[in-house]
Amino acid sequence: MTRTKDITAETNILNAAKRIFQKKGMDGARMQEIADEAGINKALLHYYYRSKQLLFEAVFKSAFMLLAPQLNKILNNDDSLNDKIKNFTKNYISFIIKHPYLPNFIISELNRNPEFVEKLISEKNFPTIQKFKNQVLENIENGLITPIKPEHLFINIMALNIFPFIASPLLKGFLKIDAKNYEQLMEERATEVSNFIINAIKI
Amino acid sequence: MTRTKDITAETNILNAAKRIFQKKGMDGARMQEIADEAGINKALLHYYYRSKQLLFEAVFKSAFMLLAPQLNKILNNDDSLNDKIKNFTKNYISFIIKHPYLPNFIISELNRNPEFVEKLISEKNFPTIQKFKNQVLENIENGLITPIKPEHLFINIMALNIFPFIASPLLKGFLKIDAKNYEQLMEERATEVSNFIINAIKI
DNA sequence: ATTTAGTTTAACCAAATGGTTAACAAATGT
DNA sequence: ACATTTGTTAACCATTTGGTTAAACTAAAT
Repeated sequence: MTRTKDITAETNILNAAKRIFQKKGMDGARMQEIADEAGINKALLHYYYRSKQLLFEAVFKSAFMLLAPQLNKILNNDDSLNDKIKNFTKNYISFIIKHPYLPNFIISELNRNPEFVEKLISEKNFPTIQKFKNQVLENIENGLITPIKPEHLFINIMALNIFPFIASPLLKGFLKIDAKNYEQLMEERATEVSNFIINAIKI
Repeated sequence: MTRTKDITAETNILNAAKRIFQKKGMDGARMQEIADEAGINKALLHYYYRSKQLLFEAVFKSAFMLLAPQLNKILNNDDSLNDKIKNFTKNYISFIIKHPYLPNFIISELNRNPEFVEKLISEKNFPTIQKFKNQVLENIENGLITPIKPEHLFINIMALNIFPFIASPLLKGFLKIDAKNYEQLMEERATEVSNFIINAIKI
């Protein structure tokens, strides 16, 4: 079965589909465009992935599975809360700089298709925040940080890290800066954001 | 020219188009669907707005102009920095609760079409953050808040306020809570977020 | 060499889609 | 009263789109 080509047609298609879907979304993407991007015939898409919907789901799951394990790993290791915040911020921002379309893709498509999240939850490696929650509550009990619902802290961490990438066209407009300067701002945030968060929950 | 109907056909169409476009995006929306939503014939859409693109642009501009003045007003009034943060957070969150599709719509479509932001900037009432920047710098000089680039503070305020609404399907999944509980969390944030920010920049 | 199974393509198809047309109805002006 | 402009519709059209089919090609198995 295995072709001697360096990459199989199947992953070639998946990669092409990733590029197109992540740029244009499910509705904006065209099967012909994906076929062109993969350098193959349109019928071959349907041979490997029966329909646009299934191809999209494969792409989406693959994209999500790139993000989720990282999130999970950091959330559930044995670092202190401070280190967690620092590592999360540093890792996440540099990861997203490498995959700039990812967060917007995931969030946009999840909004269009909220029930999709159910399918993801049952997947193993779906991030769990239980340990993080306990850690926050412990820190509060021990008087190390100011009282805050762990849920809010979690949302705040995600928001501060992810939002600037999702909203970059808008923020560039508000701040009146070009792509180059914006990118530099994003690099600053790798430390800026964790300082901000740690300050916010300091006693 | 004016029909005696309580609302003109033109605004009726615009409202229907808003609902559909904001839910499904430019690519996902269908002209027939908008016509049905407005209770009129499809050809009438083209009579008032020549094309799908133009109808979409009217909707987008109208949506953006709902948000922008509020942002502008708060950013440029004479309140203290603390009050600004508090007011912004309180007003914005309650505003978004009333228009839940808006932020995601604007951000998604701006990502799909980044050059669109140029057109918006030239529009009057496009938010300017100059006054806010000066205010932040003043506060830092006077030793009232910890040093932070105004750009970062601005991004952080936007992120903490807007992100939870954009990413709600994802966050509901991570937090394992239902829509009702999530909504309650959002209401808490009206005060939670400003406390968080003010704490973060306290000396 | 022939079969067999998997892979790839060109050609095709039905449905959907944005947009147009021509006729009709309702106001409006004279 | 009548003509003219404005508003509205049903029917239509060209193109695009996701998907199918049947045939051709490839490489291993017999």
